[in-house]
Amino acid sequence: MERFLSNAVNKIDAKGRVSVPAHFRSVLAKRGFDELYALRCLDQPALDVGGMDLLERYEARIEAEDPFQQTADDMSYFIHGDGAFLKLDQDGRVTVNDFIREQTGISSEVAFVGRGTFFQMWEPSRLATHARQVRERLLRLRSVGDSRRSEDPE
Amino acid sequence: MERFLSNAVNKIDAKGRVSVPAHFRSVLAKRGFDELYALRCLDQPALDVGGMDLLERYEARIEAEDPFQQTADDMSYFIHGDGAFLKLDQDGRVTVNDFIREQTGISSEVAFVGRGTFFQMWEPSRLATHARQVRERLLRLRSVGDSRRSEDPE
DNA sequence: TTGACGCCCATATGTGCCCATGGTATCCCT
DNA sequence: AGGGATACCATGGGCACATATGGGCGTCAA
Repeated sequence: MERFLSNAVNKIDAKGRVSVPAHFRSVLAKRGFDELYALRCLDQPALDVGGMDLLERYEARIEAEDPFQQTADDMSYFIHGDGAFLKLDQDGRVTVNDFIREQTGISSEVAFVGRGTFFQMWEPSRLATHARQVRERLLRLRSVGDSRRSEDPE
Repeated sequence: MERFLSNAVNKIDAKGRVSVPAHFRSVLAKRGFDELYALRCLDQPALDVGGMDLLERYEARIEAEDPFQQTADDMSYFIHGDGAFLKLDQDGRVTVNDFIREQTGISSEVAFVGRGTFFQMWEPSRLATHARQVRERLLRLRSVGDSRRSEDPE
């Protein structure tokens, strides 16, 4: 099975375009998607990006809610109103619009991060910070789960 | 399937017209609608707008009610008496009339917000406030559902 | 007559489509 | 094994069309 994996940093050109890594594009192509769906991360300055399957998964989630409750409305707003389609041009680039810049803080470079069924877009230095924090958390988790090794991180 | 998705802010011109985003128009065209149906949001300063299917969906909802109950009468009033048709001109614009202004507080700019099967019209700054509140609520929802992360936001 | 509205056209900016270039990794042939 | 050819990819830029916006003009009704 094809996954979104590894990461890469690409430059935004004078027209505000950036190449989506070829490997990510081939994953999308293999799944039959020529359009991208992007939505905000709620708690991080990043965007989750994937094919239409990503959108459909969220929509299925909304279906499960009572449509007369506020939660369903909130979810729909977040998924539909606060999401975006990113069109790939023929060379596999997307334009970095204000929506992306505002959410991520991206200005001149974009870090693409594979996440299995989707990928993320980050401002490179913020990603570096995030990566550090993730590793720290995992390390803590490990020392809690296995006290023998707590003094001995590899 | 084509959805109303993402959002955009367009200007109202001197004649009180505003362009409906091209993407939204193409969704309407693909569904075969050349006229728009708008109704008030009950709990928000916004309008729900869509094709005739939106009206039909509400009408079907009324059909399901007992016609002797007040609810059916209220619903019918709300949908028929308190709704409006918006005509698209040849360039894909609608005129922002008093009904719209009074309901939304719109004066010089309109925020169009995709909501899947329909879209909304908002006064941009009110939308911004709304968006903030939605994200807050969803974030709370999430930390309730996943307590492991609740103590560890970045 | 005046104002609202529909129809038409003009224009600047944005966006997509196309092709070119340079760098890099891979492959092939000798 | 070495060296050149080749394929792929990120990047840059030209060009045409779509879109948002502004404005003119005629029509119809109050």
